[in-house]
Amino acid sequence: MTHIQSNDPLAELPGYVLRRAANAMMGELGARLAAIDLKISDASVLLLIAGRSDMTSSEIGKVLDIQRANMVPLLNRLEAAGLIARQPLDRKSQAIVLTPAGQTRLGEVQAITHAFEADLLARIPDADRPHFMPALKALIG
Amino acid sequence: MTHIQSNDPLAELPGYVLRRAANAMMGELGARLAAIDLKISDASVLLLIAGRSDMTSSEIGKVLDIQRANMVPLLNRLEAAGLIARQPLDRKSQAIVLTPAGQTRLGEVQAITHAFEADLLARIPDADRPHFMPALKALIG
DNA sequence: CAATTTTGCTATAGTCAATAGCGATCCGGA
DNA sequence: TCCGGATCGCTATTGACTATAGCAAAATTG
Repeated sequence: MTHIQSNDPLAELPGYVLRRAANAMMGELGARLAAIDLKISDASVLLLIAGRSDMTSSEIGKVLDIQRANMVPLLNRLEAAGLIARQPLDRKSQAIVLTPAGQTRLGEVQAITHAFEADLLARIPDADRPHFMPALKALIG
Repeated sequence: MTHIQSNDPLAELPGYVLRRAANAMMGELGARLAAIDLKISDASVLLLIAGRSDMTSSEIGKVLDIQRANMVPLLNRLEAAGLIARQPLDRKSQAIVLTPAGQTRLGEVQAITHAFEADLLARIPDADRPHFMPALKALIG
């Protein structure tokens, strides 16, 4: 349980609080996704390639900010679990697509993700909620 | 360079954006602190024990959310760098205090941290800025 | 067609956090 | 006072995750 103490002089530093909030939320999401045997990065891939059949490993990595080399064990794991398949696009590239089992699992991911995002937003006071996403987006890129 | 793509369906998920924002900001802070040979957790400890001489390793860990076991190499590193010292409180506990060199380094940490926090907040649109800390704090604990 | 870039991958190393366990010490209640 | 539980600092190990370098093959570009 993460709990900032009142005597913590770092509790007023935005960067520090940002890190703590992200850690707390990702811990929570990870715990929920563990119920369907997926890691956060696994779920991200499933959500990303949903309804598409043209995304290569490198493209997924670019979007999700995961390096080419680190995509390999990730996709191997998803393939071994029967959730994705590799479809040759040409002699060099291959598309990553959902298998039927992957489609099913994607449904569970969407349910968990949707509930999680709703719970996350619900914790934010009404007055602050509309400003949450714009503020975070301004910090990226 | 982190850069959410327009075709990224995850870009509207608060949890995902929160993680990306925290990663981007911590990467930036880590790079700035590397200039004075400190990691983020090192700097956090220095900021926390500033002006105090009664905090034990376990207490620091509780406040910063670092486990006892993981405090050891962290404090060893700071001690080897001559920035902190261990002062016995009784035969079991010891206070972690700044050395004179640690005081000096703390000044640099404060300068870097202050500039970083200012730059971070400056990136957030005026209208959203007052809502940033309250929203994040609501997610912790 | 030559040069460069891209793709998917191997192999490796480093960082970081989590777990379990240990001896010593401290503290609170009977 | 003494016993039992809690706490302290630490060791050792493990697992996740990330970063780097390099490679062969194929695609792309000029």
